[in-house]
Amino acid sequence: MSHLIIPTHWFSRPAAEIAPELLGCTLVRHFEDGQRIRGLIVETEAYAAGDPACHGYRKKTPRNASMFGSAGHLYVYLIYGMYYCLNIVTDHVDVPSAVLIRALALDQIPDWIPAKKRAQPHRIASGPGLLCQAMRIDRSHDGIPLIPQAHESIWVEFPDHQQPNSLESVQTTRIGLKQGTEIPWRWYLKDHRSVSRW
DNA sequence: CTCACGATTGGA
DNA sequence: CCAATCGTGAGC
Repeated sequence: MSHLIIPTHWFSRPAAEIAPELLGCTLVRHFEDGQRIRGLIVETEAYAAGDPACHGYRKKTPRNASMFGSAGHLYVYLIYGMYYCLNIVTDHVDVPSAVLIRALALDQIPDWIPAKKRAQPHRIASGPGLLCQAMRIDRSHDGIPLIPQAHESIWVEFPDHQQPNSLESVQTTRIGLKQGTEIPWRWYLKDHRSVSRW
């Protein structure tokens, strides 16, 4: 077990540089009772300062404050009043920038996933809202650092065995936006079943 | 204080 | 195609 945990300072770079590098890495969710759910990151999107689609484009507010915080911390927000979206803050303090984690390929199906959804294992975390549901991530996790803790926590690990070219990725435009739709800051693993849309 | 809206999703 | 559902923030 030599899972290499990604240190928070690794995220102190532009989001558009980090987003593609996160493909193939593993997001780990650790619970209070010791249970762990792991998910391969298969789809990401970058948001940065000066980008009209970025939540921090206009100014810092209570909702997006963590986006202006330290790299390697989380920015979690509620969308459409019913789903949460998970972002990893990037770049430097006061520079609103983050990578939205859009889909994961889970290593196991959590107990709380309803029977109906178990029929499509690859779809359980294929979308930013579904991903947070599956990993039980909500606003209470906004602002926390990506660091293993004795109590509940979340972190990311590099791939175990780096096999060059084994993970072919695709770069395209982001989804569900009304502004910045032309910016090609979405990446996903080619042909992966858990990608939200292709 | 009011109100339109959203980096989504599931169902008609 | 459309409704669900509600915290947020802009505007009065």
